[in-house]
Amino acid sequence: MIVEHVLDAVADQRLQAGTKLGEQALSDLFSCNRAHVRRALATLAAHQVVDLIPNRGAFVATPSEAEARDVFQARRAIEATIIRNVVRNADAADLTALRAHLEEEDRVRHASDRPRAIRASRAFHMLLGRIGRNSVLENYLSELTMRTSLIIGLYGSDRASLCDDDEHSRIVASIADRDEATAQKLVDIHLRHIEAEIDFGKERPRGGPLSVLIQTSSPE
Amino acid sequence: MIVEHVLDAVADQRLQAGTKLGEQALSDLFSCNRAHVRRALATLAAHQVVDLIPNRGAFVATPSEAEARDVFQARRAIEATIIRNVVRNADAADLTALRAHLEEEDRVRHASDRPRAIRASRAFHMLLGRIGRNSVLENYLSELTMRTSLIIGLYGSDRASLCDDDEHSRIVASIADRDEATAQKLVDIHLRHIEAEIDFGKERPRGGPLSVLIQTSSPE
DNA sequence: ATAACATAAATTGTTAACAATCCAAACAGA
DNA sequence: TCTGTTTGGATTGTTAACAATTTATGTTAT
Repeated sequence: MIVEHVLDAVADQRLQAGTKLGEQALSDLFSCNRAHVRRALATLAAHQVVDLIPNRGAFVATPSEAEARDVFQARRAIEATIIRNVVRNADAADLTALRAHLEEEDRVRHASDRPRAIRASRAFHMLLGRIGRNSVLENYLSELTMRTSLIIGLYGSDRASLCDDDEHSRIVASIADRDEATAQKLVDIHLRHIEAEIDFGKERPRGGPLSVLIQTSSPE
Repeated sequence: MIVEHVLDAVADQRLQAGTKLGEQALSDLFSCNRAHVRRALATLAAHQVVDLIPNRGAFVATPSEAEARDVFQARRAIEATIIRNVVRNADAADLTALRAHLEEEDRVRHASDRPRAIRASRAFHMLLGRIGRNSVLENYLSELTMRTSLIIGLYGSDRASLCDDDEHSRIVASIADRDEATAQKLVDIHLRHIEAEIDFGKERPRGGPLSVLIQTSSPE
């Protein structure tokens, strides 16, 4: 449960890379004992979203450039198979959900609500992951989108933060057409576009407050 | 360090699926306190190789049939990209290492040393993962081969336990030829062969001793 | 003999206290 | 003013003890 809150905060780019996750601070925030915090940090470390430095504590991971490239390549590998599954498995309800999501993205974009736009962008990919119906790939995608959030927060330009809505809608169209080859190609290009927006030259300041953990996180 | 020992034992099929990992037992085996054991179990659970049941303890995971199919599909997705990287990146030293490994596999097979054969089979795939030079994919492959070991231990027939050496050698040949398409196809077929050897009908007995954790594990 | 139940042992969960390490601020000397 | 040292506070690491739950044992009744 602590884990979920931290993961959400990282995914939404509320928690910045490099932020220290003190045991005391966390156990205060979630009003629990340190043992729980330590277990949560261990699983977060296993998922590579926090670094555990002996005698120093836990910090939100700061992916290197090399690691970032590996993450993007892994996403292309995994989402290629996921989109194939989606094209094959998607039923009417799934398509309805996808179109509903596109509308939500459109709405949020026009409201220029940046935090919620980030959340919606990620949610699109996770929705594909769910429709793909492979829990292993879905879990990996969850990890990789999380790490992508960290990477964009570290090196991304402002516009890079969110996916291009139009690309998303074209992907949905190809799914509806059952056009496997096009869908795969569109996803691949989409991911390369996201990666291209990143500039490893200017590294942003890292480390921030962790009061964001209990933020209302803009539900719905 | 505890984690590594458990992972090794699972990969070598010494630790059977369903085996209970008692905290006391582990802290005795590794002569450490329970806090360390609990942290190790948390990370193992994050990697899906143990199930953590509240108030009951930790057990080596027993993958279901559906999960097994997901694992194999994920392996095909990931190893397809890995082998592509290998064909592109492999230098002379890498090819030498691959050929040396093939000889080792051959040697072990003729000695009919089953435990070491299992270890060598997995080592081949992990060697490809290393040569691929994508640490994210390498880590995922490590997880997936681990879970494959559990699956084969649960549902596999006797011969299914190890990869076909000939398929391995043909893969190496295609790498040496820089024949990307052939290499990818061979790996895909190879993984499908492994999956085909599995019979989900007869589930093996699960749960076993955990004295195997400190076994000499046949070094070299 | 089997089933249900009560009791005892073992295991996991939780908490607190103490030790070791690291970090920051104050301080002395050049 | 800058460098190096010392000291105090805070944080992580470790251990032990206690509570809660489950599992095993053994008894009794049908």
